[in-house]
Amino acid sequence: MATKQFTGSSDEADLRRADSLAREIFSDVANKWALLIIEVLGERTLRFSELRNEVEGISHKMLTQNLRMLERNGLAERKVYPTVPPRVEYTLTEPGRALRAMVDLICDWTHQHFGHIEGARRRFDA
Amino acid sequence: MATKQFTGSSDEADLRRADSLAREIFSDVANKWALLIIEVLGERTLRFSELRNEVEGISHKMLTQNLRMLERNGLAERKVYPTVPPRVEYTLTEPGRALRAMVDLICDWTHQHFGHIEGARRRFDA
DNA sequence: CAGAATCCGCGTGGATACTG
DNA sequence: CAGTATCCACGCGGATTCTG
Repeated sequence: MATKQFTGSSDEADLRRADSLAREIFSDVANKWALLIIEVLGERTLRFSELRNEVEGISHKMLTQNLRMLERNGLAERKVYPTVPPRVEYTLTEPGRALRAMVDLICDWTHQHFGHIEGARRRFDA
Repeated sequence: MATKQFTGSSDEADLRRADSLAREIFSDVANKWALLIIEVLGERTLRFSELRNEVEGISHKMLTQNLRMLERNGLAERKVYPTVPPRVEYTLTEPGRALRAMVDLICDWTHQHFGHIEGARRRFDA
């Protein structure tokens, strides 16, 4: 990381802005529901109601809320078909898919270290 | 993996158990503070008070709470030195470090898609 | 210094009802 | 079917206090 010294103060300000934005994005994205949605959205396009079924245990409200957030950050795309009844489909954008690759890695990680974690828990809970 | 089910579908039951545990781990780990702690813990060993300083904005309570969680899941190790005043050090375990690699990736991702996200936000907020 | 415990406000998130 | 709005309980998480 290029850490410019006190020379150009505008660079410094930019870095601070970038940093704070980064933390913001991180807070948005580093939450259970968002990651689960991204995971099930996968490569496919899904409707609202399908997502609701796939993301086990999510409430109507949390789903819309997180979908808005993903849309706002350009991670998912919302496509409305003006039919009746309405049909709305969600797809991951390229950045969304890139992020999903990492969620996949975390899932893999979970399964790889399963035994370790289960053991650690048993030991700790005693 | 004991719990044999007399129906013969013990594998199925095991899978369900594994799945629910996986979701549990995921919920534990997929939260802002936990990931930030893992990130700053990095390869180094840090004391409680050092962590408190490094993890910008975390409260005393959240720090202990998350550290307990990490310890319970065997992602961080807690080492107490019986001196006075007490000295407690935290280190990532191997699974913890593996997870950290992914958090790093997410950080990279954040910076890579910075522009895209900022633009998407501006567009959305209009 | 590390952390357990208590108090408590505020926001998260669920349930429900209503619109297009 | 998708989405917004309202109500409200409960639990998160901050501040503070007290030990070893």
